[in-house]
Amino acid sequence: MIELARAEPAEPGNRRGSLVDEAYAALKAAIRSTEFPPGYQGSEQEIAVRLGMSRTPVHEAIIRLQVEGLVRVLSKRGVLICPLALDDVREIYEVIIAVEAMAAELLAGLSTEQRSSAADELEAATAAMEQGLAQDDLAAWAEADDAFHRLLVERCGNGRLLRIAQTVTDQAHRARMLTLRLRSRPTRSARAHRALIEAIRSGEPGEAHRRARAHRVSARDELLPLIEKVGLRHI
Amino acid sequence: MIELARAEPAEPGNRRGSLVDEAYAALKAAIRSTEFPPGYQGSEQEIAVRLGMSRTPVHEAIIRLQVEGLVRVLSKRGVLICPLALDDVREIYEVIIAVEAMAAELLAGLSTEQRSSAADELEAATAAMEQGLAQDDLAAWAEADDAFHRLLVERCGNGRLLRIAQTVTDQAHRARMLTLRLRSRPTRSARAHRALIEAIRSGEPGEAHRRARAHRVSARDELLPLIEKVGLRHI
DNA sequence: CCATTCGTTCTTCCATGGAAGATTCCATGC
DNA sequence: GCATGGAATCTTCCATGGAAGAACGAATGG
Repeated sequence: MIELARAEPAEPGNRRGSLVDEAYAALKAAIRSTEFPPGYQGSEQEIAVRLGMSRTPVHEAIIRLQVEGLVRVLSKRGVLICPLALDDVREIYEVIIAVEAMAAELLAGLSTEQRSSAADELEAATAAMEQGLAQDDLAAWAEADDAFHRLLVERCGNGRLLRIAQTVTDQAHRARMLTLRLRSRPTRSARAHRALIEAIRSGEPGEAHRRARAHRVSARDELLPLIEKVGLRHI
Repeated sequence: MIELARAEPAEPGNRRGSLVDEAYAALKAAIRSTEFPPGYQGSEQEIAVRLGMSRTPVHEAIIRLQVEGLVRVLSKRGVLICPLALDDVREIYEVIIAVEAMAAELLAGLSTEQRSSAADELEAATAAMEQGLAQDDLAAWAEADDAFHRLLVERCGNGRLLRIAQTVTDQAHRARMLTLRLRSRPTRSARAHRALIEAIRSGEPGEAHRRARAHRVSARDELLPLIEKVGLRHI
């Protein structure tokens, strides 16, 4: 692992590709993939040489990541990749429950066209989940499940809610990957998704709220004991 | 307005007072007080000289403020103090509704001691609201109301929820100040607060959720038309 | 053998200078 | 009078150097 992958400026008609953005994306990817494992402590200097840039853009990218809660910078000692304790995962799930329930409610309150269009997209994602499951491709299932939940918040019409959901989802990514192989085959998810889609399609905000909430609550109640059982100090 | 107020390092046993933190606090205060009005566009250089420091810590503070959504930095053109449109206030309220309802629910699910202690604090804040109202001191009322809602999220045991609530509350501060004098005397708030406190004290998460939510929903439904009526392009 | 002190080294923090992009405004041409 | 071109000026963006602080280890004293 000599160097970190830099986002390629593939497009010749280069858009706003600043070094800070590059460093931010590369670091986030490295954290997600556990190339930088939780608890790892490195220096900005080291990251800078790996990315082939100077310390400044790395420093600024790390500020962003710190605000978003992915890393902590320990004064004069380096940057720490935040490990997740069980309580962190619990907190994250509580946020997700609140945010997605609200998003589903808002989505179900939009116009018929918007609801219908969103419901179609959600249905496609759910179908992709089932296909992944049928082929025993858990990675594909997880990706489609992610897409479903991302769509739910993207289409609700509240950008702040979307941003919050993305931030906590990023934090939870490692825990999600860990439990993916530990839990039993997630066959009930598709059913819950379809029930939610129906409430959205027919425009019932209250029912959409309840179903989105119940779906995430049961996910939490299944995953938290699982994480506790494996007894990891942190993820 | 020659210079911005810098947070004084009054305490001689100086804690971790970095220039970045100073700049961050000073800028946030200046934005809240509309010393930097919404839509204002300034340069980091200008802010740096006003604060009596170099450009670097100002630049880094601005990155933090940008992530939190208070400012936007326009490449090579300066930093913009984000104005709030009606839709922004709507978004913010939707977030607050979801977050506070969850916080109230969590709080009502804590141990009897924690609930009781929190309920006492919430009751004190509510009493302060009534006193402010009795003396026609709207500023005092608003401060106590802020304290109530801050306490609610502080005591729920979820740090991420707290951080989210603080971020959106910061964004909404100007709108709140604007509508404070426009709306009718907020006499019903104290009653709603007491109902919520009772649900918390007696440990009813579902009821606490509903009451916290209803309280913020009615606030939104009162304030949004008010803002629309004054017809401000942005706040 | 253990505790303490001091020096070395590594880190972030902050200042500053140069580069490149965006805007403004004035001169020029028609 | 009006559009156009271009220079001057402003801005952020990035690199780099020095300063201060934290951690580590070796030398020293008991």
